Amino acid sequence: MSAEITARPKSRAQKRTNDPEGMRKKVLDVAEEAFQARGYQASSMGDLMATAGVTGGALHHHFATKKALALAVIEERVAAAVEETWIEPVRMAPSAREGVRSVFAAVAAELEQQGFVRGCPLNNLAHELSLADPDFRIALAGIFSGWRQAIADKISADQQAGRELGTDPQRFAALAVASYSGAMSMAKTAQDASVLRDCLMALEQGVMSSKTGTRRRNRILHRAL
Amino acid sequence: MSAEITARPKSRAQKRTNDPEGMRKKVLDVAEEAFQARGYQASSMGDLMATAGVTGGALHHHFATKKALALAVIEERVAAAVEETWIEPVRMAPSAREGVRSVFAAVAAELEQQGFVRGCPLNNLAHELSLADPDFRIALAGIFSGWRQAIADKISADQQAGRELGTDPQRFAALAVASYSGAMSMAKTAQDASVLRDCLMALEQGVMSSKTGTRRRNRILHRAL
DNA sequence: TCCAAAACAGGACAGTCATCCTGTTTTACA
DNA sequence: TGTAAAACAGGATGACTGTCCTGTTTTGGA
Repeated sequence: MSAEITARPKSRAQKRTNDPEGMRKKVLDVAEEAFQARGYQASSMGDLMATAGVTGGALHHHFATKKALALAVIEERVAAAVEETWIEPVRMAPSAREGVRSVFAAVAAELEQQGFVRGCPLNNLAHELSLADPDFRIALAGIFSGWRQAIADKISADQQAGRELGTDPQRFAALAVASYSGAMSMAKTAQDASVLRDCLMALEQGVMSSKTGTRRRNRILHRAL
Repeated sequence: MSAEITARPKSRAQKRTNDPEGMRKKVLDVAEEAFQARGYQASSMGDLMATAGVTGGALHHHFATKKALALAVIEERVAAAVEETWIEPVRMAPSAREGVRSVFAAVAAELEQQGFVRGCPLNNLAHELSLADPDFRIALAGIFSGWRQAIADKISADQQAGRELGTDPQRFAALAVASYSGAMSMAKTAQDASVLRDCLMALEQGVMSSKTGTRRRNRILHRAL
């Protein structure tokens, strides 16, 4: 399928690859997929080379070490994935609350239809690499931080419109990201996305909040949500 | 320090080890520590042997493969850790809500005083091994399940005492475990336990629950919690 | 057209890994 | 005390792994 990319063209008119930076992009594609599916340590450079159809010399030219490759995956791909699936949808949502709700629901629906759970790319790499290397840790921590900040900013925006006046932005964001990450961990381990829905519903009901008034309050809220 | 254990005794009266199953226990100790600190793949059998002061033959005698060793760590150590730090405290707590709150607070306090965060043992191994091997995955999923069930059972017990009538046990448990796991992931990545406190406070305020009534309700609740 | 630099090919290399094997010692039991 | 089985010692082994090195090809600018 990708033979025309790896094949060597003979004529001057045709370039070696049909798009610039194509080799680097292909390696990043394969590495992103492999690190996500098997993890960093379990993905050998040999496997990556074979899957990407790239020689050792080419790979080493673009990424001097395996660590450099992983750093590029984190900064260019994982950060973009968080941006795409979380930050941008929350920014576009009518409110922070509705944004979080809709992302939870969208991810749950996606996982249910595709049948198996690979987990959150950021969370997966964060667990494996945070303690292994400071550079990895800092890069990953920055993405987590930006993720939470985007949600907190949305709460602040809501507050300037007179809503969410009793909500602490940082704490709301921390709980949203933590419950999502944790739910994905369990979903990955159980290979079952239903825990995501459980978490979302518990979040909507404000389970930890009240001793007695929960049920009555929710009748009203279910219209709003 | 442990020389008297690994040293070979010469007399009949003295045993090779001063307690039965000592060698196996020591290997499990070292493996548990190493898997927690560096992960499964990053921990080589050679390192484990050296740290435990055990030869290859001895290790292989008790654990035929590295996988068997990891399975034993999961079933004997990780499960026990979850039991000790979560299940038992929740069972003993005056209510599910208070149990969850106190475990969160206790872990946060412990992390803050010891200065760095290694993460949740269950969560760490779950991320690395869930997709790698079905046997690992099933063992880990069982621990997660028992953890949630213990919290759900406590909610059910509260309900039989007339409390928590508006709370769904499964959903409450899912959110408690998910937010804890996710908060630990972030704390590990950021090497900062403060996100745990943020999550706990957001949980106590029921951040996701209400549009307008949050602040007023919390004034009342702060006495109860 | 020419040439220096970048991009890539392809194998070599030293090191590490998990596992296994053959002996030797200790234990449990009769 | 005698003996079979368990517990351990300690190295051998073959299969990777990540990295690097020397050529060759392609490219962009003069």
